[in-house]
Amino acid sequence: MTKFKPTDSELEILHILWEKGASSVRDINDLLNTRRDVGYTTTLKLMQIMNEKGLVKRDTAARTHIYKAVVRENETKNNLISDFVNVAFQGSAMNLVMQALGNTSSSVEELSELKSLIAKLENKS
Amino acid sequence: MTKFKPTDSELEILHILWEKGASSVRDINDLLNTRRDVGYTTTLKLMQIMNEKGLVKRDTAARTHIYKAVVRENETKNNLISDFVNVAFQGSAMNLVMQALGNTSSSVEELSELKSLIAKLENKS
DNA sequence: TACTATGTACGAAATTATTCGTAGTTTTAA
DNA sequence: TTAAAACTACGAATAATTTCGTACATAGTA
Repeated sequence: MTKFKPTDSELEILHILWEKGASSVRDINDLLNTRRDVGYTTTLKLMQIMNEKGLVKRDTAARTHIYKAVVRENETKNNLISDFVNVAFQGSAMNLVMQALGNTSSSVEELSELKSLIAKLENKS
Repeated sequence: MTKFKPTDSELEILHILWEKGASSVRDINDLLNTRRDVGYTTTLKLMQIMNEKGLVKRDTAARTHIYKAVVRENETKNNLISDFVNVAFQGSAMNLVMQALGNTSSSVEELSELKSLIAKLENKS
């Protein structure tokens, strides 16, 4: 299995592609600009680099190229978590989970969702 | 409150300082070299930069300077989590928690520890 | 048609992070 | 006492990321 390691900017674009599906550079740039100023050619360059890296694929049939994510959301996030856990929590994912949970205010609904995930995990073992 | 954003290398050093307490560059470099090759002056430079940034403080009374972490482990990790959640999980810490948990194999002990944390959180609300 | 908007390609500047060599000083030990 | 070892300071090379300008082609429109 290959290792995906998108940069922060790349990840920002991947989130858009995961949510919106295949998109043009214009679409993506417009969405990015609802949050912060980004030049069109900046976004374009990023997409080209992501294409080279194999993070996205593009359809160049029409003049306006259409990009879609190649890497899957879950897989990518799992890789990111695993790197993050290694760098910041010395390998202990549970450590991260506990700290993230303790640091956040959670709703009753979220907590009960979490509890049922735990129940599932307990049944697996 | 100031925002700490240690880089990966800086974090690696902070972990050592948090665990071992105040240390010389030599101490730290030796520990780093149990994992990978790092030149002594590379580590030295890093420590000097961390000092400038205010991540560490040093005692220069003796020829061999002694460095200690200024930023606290919990606070730093919370900042890291919060950044990570923003970049990779679009702000939802619970999302991160669920995915990290689902992606990891957890022991019965860990899960019950987690459950008691959840119980605590439930009582708070 | 001819002007404007929209698109791609690409080079390169700016920034940040990492790495290390060299110079020069002090300490240690043969 | 002198040679080797250990230490700091610092400049600079390298690499990765982000940003954008410029050139040029195509499409739409007045």
